[in-house]
Amino acid sequence: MHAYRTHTCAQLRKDHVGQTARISGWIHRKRDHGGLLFVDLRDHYGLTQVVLEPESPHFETLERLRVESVITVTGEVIARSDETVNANLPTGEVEVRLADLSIQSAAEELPLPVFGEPDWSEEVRLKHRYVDLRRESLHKRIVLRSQIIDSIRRRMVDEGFMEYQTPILTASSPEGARDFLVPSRLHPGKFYALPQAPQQFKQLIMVSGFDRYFQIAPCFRDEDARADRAPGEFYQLDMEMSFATQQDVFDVIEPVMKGLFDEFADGRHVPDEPFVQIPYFDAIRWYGSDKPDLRNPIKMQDVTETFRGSGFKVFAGMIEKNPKVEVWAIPAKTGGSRAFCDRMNSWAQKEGQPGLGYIFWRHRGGEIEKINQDGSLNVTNADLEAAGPIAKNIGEERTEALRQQLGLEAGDAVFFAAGDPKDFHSFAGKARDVVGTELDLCEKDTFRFCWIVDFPMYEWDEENKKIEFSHNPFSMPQIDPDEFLEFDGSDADALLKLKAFQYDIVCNGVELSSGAVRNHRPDVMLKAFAFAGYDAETVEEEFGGMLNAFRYGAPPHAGIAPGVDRIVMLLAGVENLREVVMFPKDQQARDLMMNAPAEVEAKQLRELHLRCIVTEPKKD
RNA sequence: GCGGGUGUAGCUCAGUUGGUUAGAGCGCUGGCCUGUCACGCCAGAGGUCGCGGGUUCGAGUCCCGUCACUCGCGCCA
Repeated sequence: MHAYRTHTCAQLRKDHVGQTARISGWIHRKRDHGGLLFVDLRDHYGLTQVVLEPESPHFETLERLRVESVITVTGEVIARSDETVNANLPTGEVEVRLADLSIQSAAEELPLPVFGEPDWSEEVRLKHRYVDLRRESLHKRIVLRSQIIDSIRRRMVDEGFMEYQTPILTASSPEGARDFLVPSRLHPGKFYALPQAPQQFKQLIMVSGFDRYFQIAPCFRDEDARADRAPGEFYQLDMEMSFATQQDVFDVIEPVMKGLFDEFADGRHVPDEPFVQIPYFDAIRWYGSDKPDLRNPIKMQDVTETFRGSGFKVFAGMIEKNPKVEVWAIPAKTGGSRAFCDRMNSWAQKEGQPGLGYIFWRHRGGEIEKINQDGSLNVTNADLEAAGPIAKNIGEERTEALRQQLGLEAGDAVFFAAGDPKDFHSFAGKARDVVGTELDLCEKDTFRFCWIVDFPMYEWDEENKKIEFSHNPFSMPQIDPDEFLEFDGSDADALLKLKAFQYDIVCNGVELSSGAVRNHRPDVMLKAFAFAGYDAETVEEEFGGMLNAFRYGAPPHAGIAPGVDRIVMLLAGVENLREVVMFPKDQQARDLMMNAPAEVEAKQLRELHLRCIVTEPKKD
């Protein structure tokens, strides 16, 4: 008989009755009746009940063992009587009558209970992650993560991609996030960097003629954490393909994502249709965000013209003073009550806004509408009355024009945000979220994907008063390369209008990835960097490896890198990355279990030619 | 760096208007219990109320400061 087990804790069934089985695992729960002792034995696979009678020489030993101790139990599989079958347990028709017991590891009192699913504090959970990971929900999510990654690999291989590893020790890059640096022992004063992404390597793989690359790639960025952004390290499904257009990338990734989400949907809906492609500026205009949640049906509209020269002096005055000012309308189906509009108004004030203007429509003589059997409202337009101060100020005609433009009826409302769109679009987007959530307008149990396309190539850096790359400096501008080389860089406005072949996948308001058609022409790249203020010398120095590669025959190529952790979060239905990562760092990027980062010995520093300058904490 | 939330037993939390010896559930220790599966019953141990200062006859509670955790902003090509 095997030293530890003949079966897992999930295997035993009625057919095993009469056999002698050996199982090993953790004591999940103990039920001590004095004259009878039950133990739920748990391993990775499941639970099996072990029963022990007081005549047994092991009775006292087992009675004293704490939960989470690891034991090996040998005994006969016996059928439970009808009244004692546990229908909630796959192994609930049988139990193991303990004949022999060995203690593999006795557990001390636990820092957190494994049984039950309340919210324990992050600090305790992370410090004792190995205990936390035994809990059913987290354990299952980590297994789910493994299955998802396995499915991704199979799907990518089926699409003709091959997985290649890229270096972990590489060079620091001046663009983008802060690097993690690794000091070199052999080269005093020099440093490696951990890759923020295998960006340059995957492009070089294309130049090397491999055609279709992917990797479940670790990425390292020394930036502060968010609930959906792990500090330090995370994984991407990094991919790149040669001789590919933007649409080719979409055509490869869409079925992978759809198939993946469908496979793990667990009752949720994945629409069987191509992902909607939304230009960046439209996304901002319609949803106030470049990662819109399309489960929310609200689409904002520009109503600037309705307010121009109107009796609502606040907006009319702003529009007159500044040509950049626009007024956006957020239609709110079923939001047509004073109570709801006032609630939104106080929400806006809590957000630091002066308020949220609104109009709502009701039946003359009351806010409550009768609803017909078919769900339509039992009112005619003649019965409509618009309420709210703005309606009074702009007059009946403009109010009615608004109502028709937005397709609203009695019982509906509209909210307004005004100003320079670059200042208020994110607030408007938040208001759209709140209206959609509060009025329960959003689809449930659905994964709504879209592509955000046509990102601007450059944006204005207000702090440094200069043009800079808005996303990836290696993207191809959406312009004929020869025309681009002739482009007048002194015309900032023209540059800011330039779009790039740069795209994001968004699902339910979560940015899953960004990708691009890459710039594989050295002349175009030097020009693109020049517009962002990098002279040729600097570019050659920082990106010489890649530029040189492009001088020896480079295929046009494009790629993308969906975030694995976020995909798992969506599929697992959790809000925090730590729920889908086995050994996550805490908010301050520390590993509380392994105690990292930590000081190192002086000898190690000497070998690395380093000396630490520790700044004393401020005392004031 | 900035803003919000939280901080009371090993864990999760309650604690009224500032007023007796700070409570509950789980866990822990001891006892009882032969069919439980969140077993049950009895008893017990366990607290610098994050820390420092202030107001007050009296502070877990009010005020000031500070620290920690967390969410967000900045940052994240």
